[in-house]
Amino acid sequence: MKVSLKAKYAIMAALDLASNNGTSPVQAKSIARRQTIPPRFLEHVLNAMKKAGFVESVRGAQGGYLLSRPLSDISLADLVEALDGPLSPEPRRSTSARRAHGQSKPELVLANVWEQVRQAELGVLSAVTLKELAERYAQLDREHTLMYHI
Amino acid sequence: MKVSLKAKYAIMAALDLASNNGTSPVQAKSIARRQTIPPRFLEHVLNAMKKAGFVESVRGAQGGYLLSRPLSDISLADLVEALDGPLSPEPRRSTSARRAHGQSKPELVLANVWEQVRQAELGVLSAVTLKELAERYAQLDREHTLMYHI
DNA sequence: TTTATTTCCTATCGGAATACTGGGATTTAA
DNA sequence: TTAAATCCCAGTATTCCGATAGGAAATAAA
Repeated sequence: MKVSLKAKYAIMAALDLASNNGTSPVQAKSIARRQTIPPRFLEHVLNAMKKAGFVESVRGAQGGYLLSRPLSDISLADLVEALDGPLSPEPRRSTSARRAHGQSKPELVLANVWEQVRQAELGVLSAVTLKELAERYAQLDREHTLMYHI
Repeated sequence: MKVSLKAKYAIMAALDLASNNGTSPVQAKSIARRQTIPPRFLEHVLNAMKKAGFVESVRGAQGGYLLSRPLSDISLADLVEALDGPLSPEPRRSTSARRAHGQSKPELVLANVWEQVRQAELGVLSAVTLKELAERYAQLDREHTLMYHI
């Protein structure tokens, strides 16, 4: 499964927005700084996220971005599919149509397997919401803090 | 999961070798003809398969390739990982900025998820052996024959 | 021994996708 | 009015992938 950096940036940006959550919009630049993402590139990512309905934007000075949905409503599958496109879309035709159009028999048998793989990936990614990720993130912070106390 | 054509060709070639199984080596050219694979490209695929230990080759006139393991010993995971490289364990090359400071916390949390995805993919691909594929393939043939009898 | 056939090795190429970078127009708070 | 932001359009660099090419090496058959 190849997840693009773009999608990963999107997830990181969403988590960043979550931790600075609520009232005032967060500037792309500050997200980029904290998450170490190329600032100009992050603009594209946030734009894509906006078009997909994950964030809202406020233009002008003191503008920025806000999450437009609760964290628990956004799964990794949502984000990855929105940013990278559908998960390995194998062209599906009916059996008879495939034979008629000359798809070879090995390909026919394999299509089944690729679909299974796709479902497996989707299963994992759909099961993880941003909320859960944020909690794991916070947990990491606690562990980190603990380390310095020891 | 992006499975390369190269890997798909490898699977098709292996199934082809299996159906012409046993005694005499099978020429790359004839596999290419039957499976509709660009002949020169198939050479590379078979070479990779040889280096990975799936097939043996016989050079010179009347030479060709032979499967070097029983079908039931080769899983799709074996083939795909041999031809496409390991299943996405690669922590994508970081930018120089990121390299200096190690992985950020979101990346750390996400690594966990990508590993889950990898395991899910591996689960599906490891469960399917070439033998099973060949059987499904043969089953398709029977259904196909049946269609003409009706 | 010669010849035809076949694998093996190395190199390259074109297209597509990915990851960025840049210029400037537009919006808006201060 | 100005500075700070998003937005829009465009271009660049690099990498990967599928495919092609030329010729060297091996070997069976003639």
